[in-house]
This record gives sequence, C-alpha cells and structure tokens, in this order.
Amino acid sequence: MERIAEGEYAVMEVLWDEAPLTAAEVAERVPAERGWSLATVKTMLSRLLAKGILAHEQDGRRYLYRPAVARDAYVAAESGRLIDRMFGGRLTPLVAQLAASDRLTAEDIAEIEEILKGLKP
Amino acid sequence: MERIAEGEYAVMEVLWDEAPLTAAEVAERVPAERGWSLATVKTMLSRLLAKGILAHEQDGRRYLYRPAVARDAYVAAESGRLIDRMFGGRLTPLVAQLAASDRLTAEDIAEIEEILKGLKP
DNA sequence: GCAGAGTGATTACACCTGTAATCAATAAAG
DNA sequence: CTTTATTGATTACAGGTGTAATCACTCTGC
Repeated sequence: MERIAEGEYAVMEVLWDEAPLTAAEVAERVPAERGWSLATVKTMLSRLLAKGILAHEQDGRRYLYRPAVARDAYVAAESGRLIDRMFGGRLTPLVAQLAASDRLTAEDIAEIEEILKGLKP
Repeated sequence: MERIAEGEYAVMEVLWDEAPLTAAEVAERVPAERGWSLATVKTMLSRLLAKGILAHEQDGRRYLYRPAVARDAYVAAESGRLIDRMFGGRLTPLVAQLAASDRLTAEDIAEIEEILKGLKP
C-alpha cells in the first residue's frame, strides 16, 4: 500500500468520515488550521487518486471522491511500519515505552486489560 | 526535535548500538540490504549533524560520531506523533487495532499484562 | 619526496511533499 | 448570447530525501 503523506492524511480524514464528497466539500471540511486554499486540496486529491488511495466517480461536470482504502487497513499498515522500524516488530516494547513515558492513565490501563482479556481463548 | 528520515534512521540504529564510530565504521555496520556506498553514509551523517541528532568530535584527521539524542527519547517522540495522528492521542485504540489485526501472540498478551500490572499503584 | 588511500566538504540530481497559480472547458446567471 | 463562477488538469517552485560523485587535503608506504 502506498504511503499517505502528512498533508494528504488530513484529506483522508475528511473522506473517511464522510464520502463521497466533491473537491469543494472536502476543502470546506479540512481543519481550518491548515489554512489551505482550494487549489491545495485539489492537488492532494489528485495525488491520492494517483496513488490509488482514493477513487472517484463522475457526477456531471465534477467528481465525487471516496476512499479506496479503508481507514482501518491503512492505520494497521502504518502502525505496523512504525512498530517494525522502532520496536523490531513487537508491540510489547511500544507499550513498555509508553508506559515508561507516562502516557498511560489508570483508565487506559483498565481498558487495555479489558481488550487483552477479550483476546484470550 | 527534528524528524529523522527513514534512511537516516538506519544510521542512527548503528550509532545507538555502538558509539562513537568513524564514518567508515558506520558504513560497515549499516545493514547490507541497503546497498549503500560510503558516500551515501557520509551524506546521512552530515545531515544528521546539521539536524543536531548527531554530535562529532575530532579524532586526528577524521571525526568520531555519536548520538546527540537518546534512542528512547526519539522513539517516544515518534510513537507519540503516530498515536496523535492516527488515534487521537490515545494508546488504547492502537492496542485494539493491533489486537484486531492478529499481531498479538499469547506471549505478547501475557507480557503486556505484566507491564500493566507493574504500573498499578 | 611521491603515489595512493582515506576523509570531510561540496555539488548533483531525481522524486516526494507542501503549497499554490494558471488554464481550458463548461455550467449558471443575467 | 455573454459574463462569471466552478472544476479538473497542468505547471510551478522550494525544501526534504535517497543516492551518490567529485574535490581538496593529508597521512602512509615506499
């Protein structure tokens, strides 16, 4: 699966949330902090199309864009890449790392334990 | 903290493992799959120096390179970025995601439970 | 002393990314 | 019909990255 650049990811967030949308609708929904022009959004859409991350269908004179890659699938791939690169492919050291850096609240811990319990046969 | 590009990361792995090293020594230790020339390694070293990720000390006619950023600190920062971007800053959905994608062995689960237990007051 | 090997510095170049502007076609408004 | 607004396509351009080659020194071995 092709990588999604940081900026492109902002566009995908929009379309994963709601699709299909026109270019203009996507531009409206991109977080305002980006301060993007419509032109910039259109560039992102073209690149995502070229990468096969988006698909589009004709709607009169314009296109409707929709994700061609599920968010879950992408997020799983990207997390896997990070874990492979930094933790030798193992999740345990990541958890240890985050634990050691105080990023886990008591609530997080409880939730994670819950998830893990559900995995045991 | 400046980002470390994918290729640069391979150089950092070497130096986090053993330092200080000369450019030639780093080149020897970079994974052979990369197929890098010495020149390429030197470029990486220069860029990492410019970014302040590496430091160097003179050793006669050449330099000895050593990390200026601890591996743990970098890995924590980078993991945090991913988690912020993809999981709204929460670790729980990451674990859920990985759990759902079959990346956790029974052993992993046990280890993570062990870690979490150690965190509880 | 001179030729060759090793070293950092400088330069190169294509591709990706962020951030658009411009263009050509067409639909909408008047 | 003619002007205007929309829309996708094409082009632009600087900065980062992968992947080096070349240059200018300077030790080392003869």
